[in-house]
Amino acid sequence: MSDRIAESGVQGLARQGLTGQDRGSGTALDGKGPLFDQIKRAVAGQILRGRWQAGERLPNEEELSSLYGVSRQTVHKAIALLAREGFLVRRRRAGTFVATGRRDRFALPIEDIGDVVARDGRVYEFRIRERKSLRNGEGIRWPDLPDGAPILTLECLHFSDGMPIQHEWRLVNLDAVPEVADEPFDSMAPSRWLVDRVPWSSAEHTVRAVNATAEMAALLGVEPGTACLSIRRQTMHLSRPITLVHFLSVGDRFSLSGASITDSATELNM
Amino acid sequence: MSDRIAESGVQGLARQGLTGQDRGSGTALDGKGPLFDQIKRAVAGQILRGRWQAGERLPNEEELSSLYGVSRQTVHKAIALLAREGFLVRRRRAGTFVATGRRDRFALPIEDIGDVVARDGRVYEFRIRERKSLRNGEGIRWPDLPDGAPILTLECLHFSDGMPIQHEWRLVNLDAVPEVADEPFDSMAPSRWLVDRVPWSSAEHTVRAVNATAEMAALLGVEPGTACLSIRRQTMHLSRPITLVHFLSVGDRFSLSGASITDSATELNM
DNA sequence: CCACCCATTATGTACATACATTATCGTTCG
DNA sequence: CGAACGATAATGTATGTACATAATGGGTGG
Repeated sequence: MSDRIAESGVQGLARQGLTGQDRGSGTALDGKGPLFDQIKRAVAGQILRGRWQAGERLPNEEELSSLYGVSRQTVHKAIALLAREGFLVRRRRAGTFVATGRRDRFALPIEDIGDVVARDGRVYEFRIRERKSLRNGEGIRWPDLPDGAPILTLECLHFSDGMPIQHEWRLVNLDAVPEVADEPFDSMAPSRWLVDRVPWSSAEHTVRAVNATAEMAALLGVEPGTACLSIRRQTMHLSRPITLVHFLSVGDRFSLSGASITDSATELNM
Repeated sequence: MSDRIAESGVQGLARQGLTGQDRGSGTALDGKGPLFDQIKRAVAGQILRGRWQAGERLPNEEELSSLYGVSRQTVHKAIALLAREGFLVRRRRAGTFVATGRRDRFALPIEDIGDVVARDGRVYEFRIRERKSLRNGEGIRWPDLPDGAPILTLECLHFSDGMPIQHEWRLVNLDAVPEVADEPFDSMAPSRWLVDRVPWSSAEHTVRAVNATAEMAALLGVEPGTACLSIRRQTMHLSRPITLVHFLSVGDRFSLSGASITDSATELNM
């Protein structure tokens, strides 16, 4: 504690000269960034290096606090964050344990196709092929919406340097987004318009591989049967469906990529 | 502040009778769960309902603090968490703003194929087709590994009720995981073995759609050209490659699905 | 008038304190 | 001996206080 006071008034960076040793135990804090981040790195490091094995119990907050020479609150913050990120499991009275069997998830960014194309330095265009207003159940049924609810359907093609790369088929819940009825979509693609305008709170996705039908193949300018990535996404707001969209992209012109999520290690520059 | 004292000693649940009104302003806190969660819900609610628009500036911590009748620290915790989840953007001196253009990511679970099959109530089996030890650059090149590094290659098929559903082609860095050389994999599939045994800290993924080659089609028991989902994943630990794996699954027997990530709204039961 | 500088403001971090909550573990009682 | 119970140890939450950090926006001097 007392050694803390010596450097009180020094927060965040500029703690250069002060590495672990100055905090009592000699357990390595690197002196970079906020204290709680240093603790996170130190603890995550012990785990990643196998020093603390999966399932093993960590010292309690008091002990860590004196081990690293910081207050219990600071340790608590660091450990609570690691727990939130899935590295640790905490149980009152029982203690803190290294998480076992980390089932990972990976994150795929949902990017606007226009952004992707533009980032590749290509010219993006889109064309609305069809636009219809109808009621749910009339020819089309959107399962999560009651029959008779007004729906706008949009069919759209996306181009990169003039080459078709993605087909989009979309349903929009007109009860939830009435303004869409007056939007011509002559300069802005529906997906972009919706992202910018309509708040949403959750979404579900399904990714599959399918062979292009003759019709789709013709639209996308490929041989029938070409493998395509099919992405279905339903977006909701306050548990009300907003839009249901089906993207079809030619396999060798489009891919999804991403990194693991709770990537504390990356975050922590390890 | 003073109204807080009236109920000091009451934390977490059991705050039934005390709704917003008791905290001064009448801005709705629902009295359920920790105070900072209530604040999170209240603020996220305002945003989702469009009461606070995208890009708009929120009241500062002091104001929110008196608005909700809690301390600045509690407000800070709630707001900081919402910012961490991507709902808000904070800038010192400038203030707190509702995040604009929320780029969503969605989470795909990385499940062991065996678990998936078992959950469907089917019988899971796998078969190792080939296993070789070689050095990087001899016939195969793993770009992220230096030439000459020892590699174990595994080729493997996964079955559901006797039907082939996934082909796996894997490279393992023997420098990083030497024990794998002695593992026969006669009861446990390589993926499972690795997950259970080897710590890892990050991973990269790419998902594509491809047409089955004649060879793959034969192995998977489908027509050549059938659309397949191709997943490439490289797992690292402390910035050292551990394993590089390539899964190929028949399109209509396998799909990926998941929900959006920063789903504060779901978390918050909205 | 523009560039620079500095006061101000809002967020960020750290520590101390106090009490709540929860589940484990040991003890006691039937 | 087993079930119930209560002390206890661990994490969780809330508040007060203090100061750090960053950047805005206005004022000042050239």
